[in-house]
Amino acid sequence: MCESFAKDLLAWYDAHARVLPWRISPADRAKGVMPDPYRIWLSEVMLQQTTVAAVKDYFNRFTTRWPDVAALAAAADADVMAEWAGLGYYARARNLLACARAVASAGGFPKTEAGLLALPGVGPYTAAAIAAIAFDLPAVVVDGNVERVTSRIFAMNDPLPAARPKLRDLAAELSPRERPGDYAQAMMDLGATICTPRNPACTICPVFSHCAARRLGIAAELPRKAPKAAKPERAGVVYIARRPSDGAWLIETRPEKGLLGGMPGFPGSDWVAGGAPAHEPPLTADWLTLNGEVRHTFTHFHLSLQVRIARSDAAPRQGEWRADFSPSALPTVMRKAWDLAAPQFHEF
DNA sequence: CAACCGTGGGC
DNA sequence: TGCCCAAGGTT
Repeated sequence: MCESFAKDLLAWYDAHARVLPWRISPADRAKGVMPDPYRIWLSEVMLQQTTVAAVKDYFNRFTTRWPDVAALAAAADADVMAEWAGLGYYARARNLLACARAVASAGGFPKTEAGLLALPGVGPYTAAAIAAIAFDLPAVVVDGNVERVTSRIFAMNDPLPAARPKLRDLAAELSPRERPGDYAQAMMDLGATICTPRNPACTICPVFSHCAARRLGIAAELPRKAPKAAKPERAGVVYIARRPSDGAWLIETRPEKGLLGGMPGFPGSDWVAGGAPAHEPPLTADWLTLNGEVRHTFTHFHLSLQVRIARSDAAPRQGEWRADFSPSALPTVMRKAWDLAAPQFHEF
């Protein structure tokens, strides 16, 4: 099973591997060219729960600005967070910087899966992926793609997430000892382009002859998943203020932990169920409540945000005046509030 | 270990 | 339009 499955998959990958900014082509790898571990690590962290299309521009900007791990390790925290703004899951950016500094101090990336796993922001998947792709070590790489492909190959009917340990064992059965880096990337490409969540293209699949789910006609139904909880509704208020004397904006850096941790934003109320809570404005001013509201959905709740604006020279109780503020450094929900408010400031 | 943690695109 | 989803990690 393993031998012929991997053989068919790798033959397809040799002919159809996608060209990606961080990837070494199978032809180059066959010549002995190895990828830069820094670029593999950076791409894998960016790709956690994030699509290739969303990552590409961020990856190119990061590697242009910080070409190696030493350069990234020397970067200012706020610069890295600003460059990550909009990509989401901001703990990744904080861990990225901590990891870069640990690796730079150590003189390079660990060359074992266990060593990689000990790094901040590097879990079981990412450690295995770096080991396989950057170092061609025979790690068992299991991500969402591999779970989906494997569940179909074996027609595994147990729902996720309970089926995860079984799927990991089955994925290990499929994994060859030869070409682990190309094999891992081939599974990703297969999952991303052919063995997709909906409407899998079984008719052109290079491993259709190995697939039990295709034979049973249930490929599109797998993997089965436990039902998800509904997202509750929350509400809050943000205050956007400008100081006329120098054009500075009132900005609050959010706490390191929790939602949007370490990112800049506008001060405001907590975000709670049951309507916006009573809240004292961050400074005393004649606040204007804007028509309309910001709608945004996070991983586990919907948010409705009221936006209030003012111009003032007062000393803030919350946040600080920042003349160097750039809206490009904002996380998306704050960017939406900015987009609603910015036109109103033209008269100021 | 279940809950928490973003965002944009596809259907 | 609302829901599902995407190369998961941390606590």
